Amino acid sequence: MKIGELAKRSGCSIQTIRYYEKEGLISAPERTEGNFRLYNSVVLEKLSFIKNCRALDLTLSEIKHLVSLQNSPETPCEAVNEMIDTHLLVVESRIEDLQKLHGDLKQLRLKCGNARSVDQCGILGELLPKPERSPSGTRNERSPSGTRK
Amino acid sequence: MKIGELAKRSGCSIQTIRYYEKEGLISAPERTEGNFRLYNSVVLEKLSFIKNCRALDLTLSEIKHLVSLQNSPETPCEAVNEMIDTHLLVVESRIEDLQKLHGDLKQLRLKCGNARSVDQCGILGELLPKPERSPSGTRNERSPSGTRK
DNA sequence: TGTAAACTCTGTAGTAACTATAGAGTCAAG
DNA sequence: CTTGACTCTATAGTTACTACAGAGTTTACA
Repeated sequence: MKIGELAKRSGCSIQTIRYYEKEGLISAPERTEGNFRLYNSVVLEKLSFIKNCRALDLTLSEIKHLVSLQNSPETPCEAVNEMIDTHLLVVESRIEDLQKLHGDLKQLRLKCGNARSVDQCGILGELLPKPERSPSGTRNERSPSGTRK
Repeated sequence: MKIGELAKRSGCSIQTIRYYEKEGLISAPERTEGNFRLYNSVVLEKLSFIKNCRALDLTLSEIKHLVSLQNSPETPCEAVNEMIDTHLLVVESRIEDLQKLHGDLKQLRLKCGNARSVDQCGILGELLPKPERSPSGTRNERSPSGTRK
């Protein structure tokens, strides 16, 4: 099948398939005389694997690693487990960050009850640098907050 | 002060300050004879405002919008509130996505108890396309999962 | 047989919010 | 007057794609 059909059957776009090839996630297929890519159904499984991994938000380089592990089936699979564990930690810390963010935003939203003009807006006021306002706020020092994704 | 001192005092990198200028978040300062940027302390407040907004994960274009609202102080501040509300929704849906992801990953991690070889790895097996395996899994259809950030 | 539509090819640019570098110019101190 | 620290602009890189442009190929139909 040509790339258009593969795209439909796999649910990946044509460009994405070509991109995966360029990145070495799938191998370059044969070509027709006219230089069109020609696929067999095996690549459908590969794309499905990639899609499953992407749905778990694994990065392409993580996936590439998994793919290369698959190609040496006798090696121990600890590396796979470690990758998942690491990824779990990343996801957990991202969730924590976002929950803190959510709290801050709700807090902020309470500062303004609408129907004011911008110069009195409680939210904008709160976002300005604090020149010793009432010492009541829950605002803490800035978080350099490295891992935002 | 020159850009180096501003960077230290504001906690933004030199490149970031220049970038904000290019994007119109802060206005272009005067220059010395030798073409060095020359700042007064007002810009410190602007940078602080931007940093506060960024800590809440507002995008630069959202921040730009807020900045422009600040410059017309008499307009009603509804727009500010709406932006925060919208942003809250985005954050909420991102948290939900990540929590689902986290569940899936934990689920997946349980499939492999280590110390196997790759070809028997429960995780890799689970990531492969499913050719009617035991119908026990909690895996559901793929989520196109639009808003991943 | 001609041709138009549909498909595919490569290569490039764009996305967000920066970071990092190259190569050149400016300034202050010794 | 030279060295080092600083600054300037412009460009490329990051991630995982998407969206073209401009050219070539294939298929269907008249």
